[in-house]
Amino acid sequence: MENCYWPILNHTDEPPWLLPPSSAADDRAASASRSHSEAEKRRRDRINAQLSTLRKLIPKSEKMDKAALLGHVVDHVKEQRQRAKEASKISSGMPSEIDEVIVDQIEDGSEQIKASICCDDRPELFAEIGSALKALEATIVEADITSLGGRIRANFVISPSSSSAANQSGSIKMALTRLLISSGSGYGARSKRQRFFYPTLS
Amino acid sequence: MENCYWPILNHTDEPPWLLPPSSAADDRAASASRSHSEAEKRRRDRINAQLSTLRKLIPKSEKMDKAALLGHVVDHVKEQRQRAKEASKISSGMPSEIDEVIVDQIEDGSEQIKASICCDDRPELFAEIGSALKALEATIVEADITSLGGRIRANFVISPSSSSAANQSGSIKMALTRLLISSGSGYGARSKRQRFFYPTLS
DNA sequence: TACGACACGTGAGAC
DNA sequence: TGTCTCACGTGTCGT
Repeated sequence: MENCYWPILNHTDEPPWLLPPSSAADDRAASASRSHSEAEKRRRDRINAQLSTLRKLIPKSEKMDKAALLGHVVDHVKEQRQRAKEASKISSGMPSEIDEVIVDQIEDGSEQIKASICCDDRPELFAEIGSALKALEATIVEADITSLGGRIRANFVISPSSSSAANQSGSIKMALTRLLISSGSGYGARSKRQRFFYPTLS
Repeated sequence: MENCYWPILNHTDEPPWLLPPSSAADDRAASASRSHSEAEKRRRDRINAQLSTLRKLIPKSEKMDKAALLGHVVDHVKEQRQRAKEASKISSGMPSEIDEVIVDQIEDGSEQIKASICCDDRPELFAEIGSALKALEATIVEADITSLGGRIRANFVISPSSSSAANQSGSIKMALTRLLISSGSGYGARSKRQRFFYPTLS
C-alpha cells in the first residue's frame, strides 16, 4: 500500500507514456522522498522516546494517550514546584550556628534572586540590610525573618534593578557579607555558647 | 494538491464511468474523510497545547524543538525529584517539640512507605522500634536518626511485606504510636522545659 | 458501523 | 542547495 499513488506523484514534465522506464528525474525525486520520510521517522522516534521516558517517571501513566500524559506531566511539574517552594521555606528557615550569606538565582524562569543571611542578632541589623539593598537599587519582593537563641536568619526574594550592571547576585552577596563582617568580632570571637546542632546531611 | 488522489480512494464497487457525477458513496466517503481529518486536527491541537504550557514551565525553552523540549522536561522532573528527596531529609530531620508519628506512601510509584516517629529519647527505643517492625514483617530499607536536646526523631523507609494484609500503613502507624504512648507520661506529663521554637510556617 | 489514537509520507517554510 | 521541523491528511488498528 505504501506506494499506491506513485503514478500520480511521479508526475513530471515528461509525457506520461515515458514514465515506466524510470527517468533520472524520477530517481532523484524518489531518493529525496525516501530520505525525507526516513528523517521524519527519526524525528518522530526521538519525540516518542522522550514521551516514553516521561511515562516511566509519571505514576499510572502506562495507558494514557499522549495528550493525557503530557497533561499529567504539567500537573506533576507544577506540584513539585509548589512543594519545593514550601520545603525550601522550611529548610532555610532556621538560623544555624554558622555565619553565612547565601545568594542564588531562582530557577523558575524569573529573574528573581534568593538571598539569605545568618548571623548573631543585633538591633540595627534590619536597617543595615534595608539600606544595603536600597543602595543596589534592588527591591525586596518577599522577606521572612526567624530568630532563635540570639541567632537570626533573614531570607529575601529580590527583584534586581534592570538599570544596574550584570552580576547582581555577586554585588548582593558582597553587600550582605559586609554586614556579616561588621557584625563584628570575626571568626570565633563571638559567643561560644553551644545552642543546638543541626543534623549533618548525608 | 490535497485531493490529488481521490480517484484512487474513491474506488468502490460501482463501475468507474459513473464516478464524475458525485455519487452517494462519494458523499459519504468525503464527509467521513473530512470528519476524520478534523478529529485528527483536534488531537494534534490537544497535544500541542500541553506542549506549549510545558514550554511556559521550562526556562529557556522558547526556541527548542519538540524533542529537545521534552528532553529538558525529563531532566527537570528528575532534578526536582532529587531535590525533593534531599529537602524532605532536611525538613523532617529535626526532632520537634511534639510527640508524633507520621506514615506516608512514597509517591514515586514504588510500594515503599515513609515513617517518622518523634518523641523523648530513651535507651530502649531503637530495640522497641526494631521488634515492632519485625513483628509486621516489614523490612527497613533506609533509616536516619537525629537527636537534639533529649528529643529524638527517627525516619524510616519501609518496604511492606508482600504476604501481609492490606493497609500496611495503618498497622505501621499503630505499632509506632504504641511506642509513643509507652514512652510514658502521656500529654504534658513529660519535661516541660522549653527547648527551642520552630518558626511557624505560613 | 463509527470513533479514537497512532504512525506514516508529504508539502511548506526556516536556515 | 540540502536539511531540519512542523502541520496536515490519510491508512490502520482497536473498541
